[in-house]
Parts: sequence; structure tokens; C-alpha cells
Amino acid sequence: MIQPCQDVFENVMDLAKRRGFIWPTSECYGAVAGFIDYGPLGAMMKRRIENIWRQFYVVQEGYYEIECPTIAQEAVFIASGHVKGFSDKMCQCPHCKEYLRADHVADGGGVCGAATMNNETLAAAIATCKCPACGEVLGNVEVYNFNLMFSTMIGPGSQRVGYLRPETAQGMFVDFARLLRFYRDKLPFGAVQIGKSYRNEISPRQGMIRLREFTQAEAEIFVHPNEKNHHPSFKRYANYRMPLLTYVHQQKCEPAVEMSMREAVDKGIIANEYVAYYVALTHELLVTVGIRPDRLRFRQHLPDERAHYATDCWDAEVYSERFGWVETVGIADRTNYDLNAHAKQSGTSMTVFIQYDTPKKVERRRIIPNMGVLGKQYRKKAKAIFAALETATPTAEGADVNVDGETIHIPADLFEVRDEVIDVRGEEVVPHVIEPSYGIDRMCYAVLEQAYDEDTADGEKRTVLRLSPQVAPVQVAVFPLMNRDGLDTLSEEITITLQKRGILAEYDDSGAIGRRYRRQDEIGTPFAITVDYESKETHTVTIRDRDSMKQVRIAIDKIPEMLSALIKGDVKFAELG
RNA sequence: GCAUCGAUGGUCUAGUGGUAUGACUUAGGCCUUCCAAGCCUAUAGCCCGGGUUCAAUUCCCGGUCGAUGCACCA
Repeated sequence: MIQPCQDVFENVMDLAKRRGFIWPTSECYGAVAGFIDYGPLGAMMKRRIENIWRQFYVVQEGYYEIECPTIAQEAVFIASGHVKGFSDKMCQCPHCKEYLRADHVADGGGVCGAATMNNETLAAAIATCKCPACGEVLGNVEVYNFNLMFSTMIGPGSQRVGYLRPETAQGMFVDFARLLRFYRDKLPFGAVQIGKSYRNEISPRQGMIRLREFTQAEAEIFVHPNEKNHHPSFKRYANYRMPLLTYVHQQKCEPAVEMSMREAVDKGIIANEYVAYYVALTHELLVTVGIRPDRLRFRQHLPDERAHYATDCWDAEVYSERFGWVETVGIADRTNYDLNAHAKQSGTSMTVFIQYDTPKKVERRRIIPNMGVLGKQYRKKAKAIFAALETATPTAEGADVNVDGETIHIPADLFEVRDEVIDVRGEEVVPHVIEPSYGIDRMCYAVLEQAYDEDTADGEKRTVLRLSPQVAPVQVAVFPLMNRDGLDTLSEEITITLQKRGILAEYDDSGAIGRRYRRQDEIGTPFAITVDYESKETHTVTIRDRDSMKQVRIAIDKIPEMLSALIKGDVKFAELG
């Protein structure tokens, strides 16, 4: 699948480093693998991508953003399964020093039940196995858990364990009760979070594709389990078409098939309307930030690839010339797994009360003990008897209840059996969660790689980042043709006017004008305004398009309005004069 | 993490047991009426630690980072 291309990745990362998009972290002390710094332009571009994400999820969908700590106490990750399930049982071969997955060694050596063994048992079991790397018999080895979460201590001298979160999602789950109240106790609702997550990868490589600290943008959408096939805005994307690579296609090595979201749901290819809706929304979002549709596909997880809680999962994969298809977004139906787990761990209810349209009549039998007598007679056992009686099946003589292994006969005159019909107005429901989860750093890399281009201008090589105007860090450059005769002061005035309108404009008067154009081309600045001698007489300037290098003359007082429209994409440069 | 290879101004590079070549870039100046032109000047470098040596950027050992292969990637 991976078809390495020697140049693109290196060219992109070289440019990114040189021009201040991406830097190795803490370079003066030697960089650390798996960590990067975003430089001035990279941080700006990342923020613009995040803001486009907010436009979709917060503004369009109405799912407010929350912000939770990156460190959480152990209980959170016990419930989520990360303390237990996010670690691997490792051992080291004493002969060749290779690090090995102990359970894999056991499986390979014919040991049964390795997955359920504790570390000591597993160590004993693999002592007679051969190291798959060097072939020597392992002998006495220590088996230990390598957890991919970074752990820390909360407070000084504390025994309280904390972990850096391996995903932002848990924040939305643990805040469920508050969120439910905020959304006035009605489903569906959602909450989103953009923030850092941490995974202590054993061996991160591939630049910014696999990081130990990375930025996720996750949405958790809470929905009634019976309503997953009725997204209230489904019609927005019902006819949205894209190629889908289902797990059946993958098993048969067939290519993806293009279809609408309506078809995909109706044919049972995508599990429900909610998942389909966010598959389509994700497609639109990725195209908006500048991913080419022909380098974008949606691939369904194979049944054995899915996390144990997910019923359906689709990855948006972006094609990289260096890394092949890279998972950039995952859209999963997490069911009620997380809320059930936190409800159990925390002892807090994580349900929504759903009112019936009309109350249901339910027959109910209540057993009401005469506690005045029972209490005196049974003393400390009375409370347990009271509880046991609620579920007892009384006969005419009385009821037998079991308290602490002892069967106690309660005569019929010590309680009253009351059969009644009551109105049940609704039920407690644990919502299901639909989760679109975006890897922002991977999106940034994909945007840079796809924007990188080299063309020829006047017989010379030109390096140009064809970034969408919406994500380009610098939005416009302003140049005086000559830095004299008042052209420079007029240019500076225009720059300030644009900056006051919230447009990131960069003024530059150094050296030849051609060099200044090239410099801006390389960082992806989509437009350049040039003030020339005609500007003083006619109050006009030229505006230059990065991609075509064409120029159009416009009136100075029209610049802010026109640039805003060009940057937003409401107007295309080719449509101008 | 293991194995192999590599690391010289911001970038690309020459070279060396006695502190380093050239080009591009950048900054200042001159020139210049629209796409990296020209001229002058300036800034800036031997990945880190230890060893050998009078002297290490150079040789040796260890580390870091990067590339590749293996392993890993809930």
C-alpha cells in the first residue's frame, strides 16, 4: 500500500521547517521523537483549520465546545478500559535484548489462555518458549505491563495516580450529567472538544503522522438508541455522494463504490443515519480545508479491526504520497459502552428520562410491611427483611425471605399486599454515542503535502503552497512597487486598513518585487496587492492571484470587501474583472 | 527497542588531528516602473557527552535526532 516517494515528504517538511510551519521540539537540547513544535505559520494554519472544524460542529451542528483537563484521575481510565486495555504485556529477550509482546510469544509457543494470565503465570509459561527474534529459549524473564498512557502523580507526595488523557472523549462522558442538564434533558445533543491527547508510543516515526502528543478534535453525540436511524437534519446530506470502501469490498479486494448517503443507509452499508451523516459532513469538511476529493476515501473497519464497543466504524483516509492511505478521521458508533462503564465505576446515573407520549398503565404489586412490629421483633435484621420483602412472593400464610443465608418466615399479618395500577410516564434510557474523531495534526500534514507544488514561471522553478485561502496563515501581502515616491506610505496605509478589518496582511518593501511574490508563494499567501505609480493617480491597485499569477486592477476603497469575499471563498479570483 | 547508514551557517555543500570552502537565503545600502536580475557590505556553522591527544569538527565509545528494515501502533 505504501509507495514511498523520495521527494514530496522531504520537500514539504523541509519547507515547513525553513519557513516556520513545523519545527522539531526543543531543538537546542536535541529534539525528542514524537513531539513537534508548530512555528508561527504552522500554528496560524492549524488554528484556521480548527476554526473551520468549529464552523461545522459548533456553529452548524450546535454542539458546544467544552474544555477538560489533559490529566485525569485513575478512576476515569479504569472505567474507560484504558488502564487495563491500553497496555501490552511485554518482556525482553535476555539473549538478543529484543522487546517482545509476552502474550504473542506464548501464543506462538503453543501456550493456551495467555490472554487471561497474570504476569507471573505468563512469565512461567513462556520460560520454555523460543525468542521469535533470535531463536534462543527465553528462560527466566520478567513480564511487565507497558501502558501507552503517560502516568503522573496528583499533588505533592501523593499516592493519587493521574494519567495524561489518551483521547479527549472521556471528558465529554464524565461530564454527561452536566451536559444533559445544559441541553435541558433532551436527546439528541452533543459536545465537542479540541485539545491535546497523549500516547507514549513505543517507536513513533513518520514525522507528524504518529506523535506522542497530538491534537484531537472530537465530537460526542448522544442519541436515543432507537433514533439512530432518524437524524433530524439527514436531508442535508441524503444526496451527498462519495466512494465508500466497505469491509465486504476489502475482503473481496474490490474497489470502492460511489453512492449517496441515502442509498448507503437503505442498503445497510452504513449502520445508521447518524454515522452516515457524519461521514458526509467529514467529507465536506476535509474538502473545505483543502483535501482533494480524489485523494480521500472512506473505509469501513473490518469486523475484527473494530474496537470491542463499536458496532460500526468508518475511517476517513487521506492519500499521502509518502505514507499511502492515512487514517485521519474515525467515525464510530460507540453504543452505550462508555456511559455504562462510567455509571458503574462512579455509581452515578447516566441515563436520560424519556417521557412516553401517553403514560402507560402498569399493574404493580407492593408489599408493605408492618415495620412497627417487625422492627421490634427482628431488631437489626429488620432493615434487610424490609428490602427482601419487596421482591418476595407471599402466600396466604406469609412469605419466606432470605436474609444473610437464613430463611425467615414472615407471617401474613405482618405485611399488607397491595395490588395497584399506576401510570408510568416514561423510562430511563442510556444514550448511544456517535463519535467523529479527527486527528488535527494529520490533517495539517495532509493539507501541506497536497498544497505543495512546484511549477515553472519565466523559465525558473517556483515553489508554491496552494493552500485554500481559508487556511493560509498570511491572507494577503501588500507591496509598494518601489519603496519611495510615497508608494511605501500608501502601501502601509492599505496594510493598516486591512489589519483593522481582521485580515492578516503582511507589508514588505525589500528588494525586487519578484522576490517578494516568490516568498509569499512559498508560504501559501493567496493574494498580493501591489501599489504602483498608477495607484496615486487613479486610487487603484493591482491584486495578484497566487495560483495563476494574474493581476486585476481594483479601486483602493473596494479592497477590504473584495479580499474578505475572496478569502471566504464567496468570490473566485477568476470571476473578477 | 534492535540492526544498518547518516548528521558542517537558515538551506544545500567543500574540506581538515591545529576552528572551515562555495553557493543560495536573510539583514543594511546602491540600483530597479510587476514575478527569485545586478553591485557593495554584514550576520551566521562543524548534533550532544565522554575518551585518546599538546591539540578532536575530524579518531574511538556512548547518547540524541533522521532515513531504511524488523518489532510495536488499545
